[in-house]
Amino acid sequence: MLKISDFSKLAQVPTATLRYYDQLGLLKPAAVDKFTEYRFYAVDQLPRLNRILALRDLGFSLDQIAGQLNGNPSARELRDMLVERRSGAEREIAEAQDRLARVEQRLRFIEAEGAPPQFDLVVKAVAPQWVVSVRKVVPQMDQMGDFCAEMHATLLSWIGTSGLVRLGLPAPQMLNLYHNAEYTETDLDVEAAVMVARPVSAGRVESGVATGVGVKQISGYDMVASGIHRGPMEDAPMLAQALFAWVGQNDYTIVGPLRELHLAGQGESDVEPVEHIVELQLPIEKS
Amino acid sequence: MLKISDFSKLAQVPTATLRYYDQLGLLKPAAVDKFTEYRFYAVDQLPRLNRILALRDLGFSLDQIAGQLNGNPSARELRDMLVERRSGAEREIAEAQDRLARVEQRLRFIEAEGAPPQFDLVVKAVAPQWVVSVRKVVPQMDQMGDFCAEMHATLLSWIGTSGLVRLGLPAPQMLNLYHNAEYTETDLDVEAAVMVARPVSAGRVESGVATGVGVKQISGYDMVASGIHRGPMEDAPMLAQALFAWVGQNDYTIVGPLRELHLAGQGESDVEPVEHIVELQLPIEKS
DNA sequence: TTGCTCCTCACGTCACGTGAGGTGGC
DNA sequence: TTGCTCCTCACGTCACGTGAGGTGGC
Repeated sequence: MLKISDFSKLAQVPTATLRYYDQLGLLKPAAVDKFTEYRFYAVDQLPRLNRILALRDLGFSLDQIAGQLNGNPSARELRDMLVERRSGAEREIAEAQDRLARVEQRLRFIEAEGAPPQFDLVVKAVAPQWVVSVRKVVPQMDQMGDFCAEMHATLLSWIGTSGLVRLGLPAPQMLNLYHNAEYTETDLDVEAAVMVARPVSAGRVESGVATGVGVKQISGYDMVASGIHRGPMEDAPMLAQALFAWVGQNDYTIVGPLRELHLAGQGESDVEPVEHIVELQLPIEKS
Repeated sequence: MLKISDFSKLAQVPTATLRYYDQLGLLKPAAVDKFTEYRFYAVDQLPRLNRILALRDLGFSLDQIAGQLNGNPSARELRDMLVERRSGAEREIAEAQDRLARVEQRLRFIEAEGAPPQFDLVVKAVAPQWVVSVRKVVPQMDQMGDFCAEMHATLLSWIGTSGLVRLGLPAPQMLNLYHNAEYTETDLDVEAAVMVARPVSAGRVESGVATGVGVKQISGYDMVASGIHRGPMEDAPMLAQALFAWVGQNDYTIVGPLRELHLAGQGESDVEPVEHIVELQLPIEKS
């Protein structure tokens, strides 16, 4: 019979761990002194402890280990548990590798530019959304403001007569979709949209054929790369470029049009440089 | 100003997380109602939240993130933090890959044999140890018992006249070292040893030249692969084979002699099949 | 009045590590 | 008497998730 410290040294396991395993019922001491409550372990408890440690090193939880030790499962059940554990381990590796890739990319950025990236890009999901939209090709980037103002006015007047209900925050009221397959500064195929509640009866919705205005549902995505831009709209393309660069470097594939959500500051005063807050979202998938 | 649920939807972050970040001081709401204590967030808090999420996805702790947000560190400091984070991420990947390799090995074993491995092997460290030892070559495995008994008797009588102090448990009293480079069943180059306390004055220790007996310190190891065998000594070689197979399959290199520690049952009754408990340790290094 | 949303505790998670405060055996 | 080893709580870790119990605005 060994005192806890001796058993601890023999097995190279901290006494706190032995007490914890006792408490969980994973490994009860062979004997406990009635008066002092000292724990005493037998040498032949080492195999059980070793099994616990071996299973722990495979990544099983102590709960699962208790199940395996007490339930003595069949070879088939053991195999199934190991197969499941393998998927878990594979997922953990993939996650760790993704994290490392992001760290290395940020490191390369900071060593190349001497400063951290201006935009923090995150990945999230977006839900499908009903919109009223109109689509046009804008020849030059600097005409974007005028085109958007015009399309916006068209949409608002159309909605006014349609009986549709506009949405406010948290859903941003306006968004633009850029249908060009990649980043460009000419011939921008842009669809301006205003969010509306789902039409009560889909049959009653008619599209404004004359003006090209229509109501539709735009799709949701499991993953969009998202970034926030603050400042004048003229600087928003920098964020767009950052997004395209990021998805390229992180081995993603673009699976939908760039989405530009106006979160704040879309005033009509296009003379003074208003502080806009826009979110750009680029739908992606893992390559 | 957005209610917490709206801000939560906009950023795709649970309200519990927003409240937690408020509590930590990571992201305070732009305003808090004096009476109801409702939190209100501004759209322009999104960039800060995105930075928090981006750093979190790199694997930084919230503590470290708070430091980066409040201390606004230099590019050099950021680089250093990222370099450290990179080593951390690399270590996590290596650990996850090791775990996966162990799971896959156990899976292969169970699919080949139809049962889990008989021995649970663990990796631990062993400390250096003073011993009195004697070394002989045993021609055949089945002569091992006799040779060991003889060497053991030699050692005990030698110690009796030397004034050295034997150790008891938790350090096992007896151990054998097998100096053959790999597993074999003939010409076993075995060194039998009895553990003793460190000699008081090293100068006074003389070795028994006539019998080949000597006192020495055997080295410790950072890593030994260890397994426990219970039963008659004749079956111990099965564990030895399992150990050699295991270190081979796990890409380790053997860096010292196999050590056989007698933990219990080394009685003199070699007629009846006593239940022995022995630990075999194989010193290893990562290849 | 009824939902709905918000609030503040408080506890649980996982596998221990770390004292605090106390006791038994040499 | 002094160390040493053991004991039992109890709390901390990390980043939240999940009720419980209560309140304000429609």
